[in-house]
Amino acid sequence: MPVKSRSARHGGTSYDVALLAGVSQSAVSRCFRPGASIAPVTRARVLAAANELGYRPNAIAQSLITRRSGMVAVIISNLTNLHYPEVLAELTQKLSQRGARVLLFALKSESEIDEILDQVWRYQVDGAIVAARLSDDQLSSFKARGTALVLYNRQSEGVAVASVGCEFAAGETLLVDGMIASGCRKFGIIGGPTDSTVGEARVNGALDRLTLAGLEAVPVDRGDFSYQGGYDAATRLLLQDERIDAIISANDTMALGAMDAARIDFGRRIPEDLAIVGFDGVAPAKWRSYDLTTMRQPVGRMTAAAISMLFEQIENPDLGPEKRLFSGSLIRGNTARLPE
Amino acid sequence: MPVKSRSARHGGTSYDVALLAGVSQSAVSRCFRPGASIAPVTRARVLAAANELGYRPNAIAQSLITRRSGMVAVIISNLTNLHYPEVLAELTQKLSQRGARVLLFALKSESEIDEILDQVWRYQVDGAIVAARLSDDQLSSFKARGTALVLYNRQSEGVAVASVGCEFAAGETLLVDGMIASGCRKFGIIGGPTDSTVGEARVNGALDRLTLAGLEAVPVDRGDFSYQGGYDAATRLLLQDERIDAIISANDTMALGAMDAARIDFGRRIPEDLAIVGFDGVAPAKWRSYDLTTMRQPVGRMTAAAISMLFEQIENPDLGPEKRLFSGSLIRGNTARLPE
DNA sequence: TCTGCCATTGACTGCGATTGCAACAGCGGA
DNA sequence: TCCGCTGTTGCAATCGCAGTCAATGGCAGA
Repeated sequence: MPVKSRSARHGGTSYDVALLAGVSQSAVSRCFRPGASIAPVTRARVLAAANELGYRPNAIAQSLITRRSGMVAVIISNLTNLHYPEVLAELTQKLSQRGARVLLFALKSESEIDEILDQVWRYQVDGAIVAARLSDDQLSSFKARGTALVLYNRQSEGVAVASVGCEFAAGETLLVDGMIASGCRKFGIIGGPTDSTVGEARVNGALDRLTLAGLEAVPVDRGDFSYQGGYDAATRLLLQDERIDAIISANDTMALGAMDAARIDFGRRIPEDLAIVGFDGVAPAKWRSYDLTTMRQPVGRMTAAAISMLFEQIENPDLGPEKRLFSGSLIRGNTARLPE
Repeated sequence: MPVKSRSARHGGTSYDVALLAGVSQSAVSRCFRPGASIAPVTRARVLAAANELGYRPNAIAQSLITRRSGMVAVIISNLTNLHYPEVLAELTQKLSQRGARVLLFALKSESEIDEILDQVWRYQVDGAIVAARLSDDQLSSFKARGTALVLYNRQSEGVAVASVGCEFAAGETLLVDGMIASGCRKFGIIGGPTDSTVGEARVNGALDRLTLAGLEAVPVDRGDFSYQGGYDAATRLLLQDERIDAIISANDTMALGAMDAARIDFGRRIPEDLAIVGFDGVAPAKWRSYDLTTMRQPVGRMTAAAISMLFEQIENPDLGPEKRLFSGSLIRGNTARLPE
């Protein structure tokens, strides 16, 4: 019986198993490494012993020697944004299917990023999927350390880095054109914070299209992607110009807030008096009280792409980065009458 | 110059730092261990060298020798339930404040639990916070392995284990009594799946109180805690007995679905014709289109409690488990007219 | 019976850190 | 000048497992 009480309690080490099975520690190791040279008989005896002790290979020790931790850092800026829990759930599911574990970091404010990266380096993660804003220095540090990286719904102009995203321009075009065709003339836009690349891009996508259609001087208000933010922004927009008959929101949650402000506080009928469209395709947008017209991000495909790109990089670190853009799918809700 | 290219690239090991600073590897280690004996001059020189190399102590190697990984497993059954992203965000925030990292596991189905626990053992986490159903065997395995464990909003009758939860009985009493006082007579209940302890408890809490009030034969329908589940359940309830003037839902999301079914499909005015109450206090429940009357779980206090209990166990493994129940706070929305 | 080969196996080293222990330097007091 | 003490420092031994290398055994072919 081994002396070491901690190990003996339950679990134990490969050495304990070896002792019980009457083989060497190497043999135990080989039993758990697929493709290793081990006789079936030995293997059976070792597995029996391992089972009796409840032994599981220590992933920490494995990581140390193989230089593969089997962990992927997932860094998400605001979990409170309804869209991200869905993304996170998908990522976690798919990563675990591919045998990777998720080390989760959720930031309350962007300033925490440096501390978080510090932890990421210490834990020797095999790669990271990041849905948060990184500076060029921070991006470079991934390359310098040889850690695989994929940005999710973010871009980088400065440093070449792999990313997946959702094509907003085409989506905004579709929505804007549809609204114009259905008779909307006076638009308002609810954007995200100015420092949000995603938000800005969507705003610009819409503005470009509106300009192209000859509609200028479109008022832009901003929110923080939250319901209340959209509610307040819509309130300001409608107070400022009551003729507004169409609102384009940078995300669904704000669009829902805008809807409530418009119908409840301003008595607007939607979509008759006011058309509203969002972006994301979150679950509440489909709720009967809202039934929002929006572009749904193909979360399944996007997360799958992010993960496969990440693993490509891990397998082959010298691979150049790739950007993949998916187009959203139009959800014809009842908050904007889009022609077929 | 070190030969090892991988390490030399960036980051490097304590040995590289030692070489550059002209000290022993032990000295480097001591610089990063608070309270270790090291001369200020040496410390400065080492830190300078470490900085130059971008060195960070390898947490994997540290874990191996200190037997503390600094990681806490968070196991959550359904991230799609609106309530859990909030819990997860709070847990992640608070754990990182206490210097722990989150290893996240999200299960799609309960059957995955065993594989997940397998990973949990391998990664030598210091503890686990679990918001999912565990069998007695699974619970015991934590004790056997000496891994700290706190259940979140789950109970265990068989095995003694630490847990935090939200007191539903008092909450349900408050809601039920209020609804009766405001004139409701014909109740319906929307519960969770029968194998959900949380859901069952809430259903029973409500039933008990109704029985006490002399209201019997209360129909119970069930959903899967989703909007659609609540929508469908409410539809069935109202079809089955159109006199129903009060619905108690086991969670908010289903309550919102029920509201939409009632007002849109059945033309019921809420709360005049039909009162509805939920449980959780999720963000959408406060949205103007719903303004749900509900009991809000004190997520902040509950997560704080879970974490402090977890760390207590980690510090002192022989401590007996403790159960902590918090009471929810009543949110007086507009879907049930509760007397003051 | 002897040789050669292949399949297994065990001993051993090292991944990057922590830490007990012994050695050592510097300093004040006698 | 010498002693002893305090505060630093380096050596070396782990932590649990993977993988290299050499040794072993069995078996087929000669």
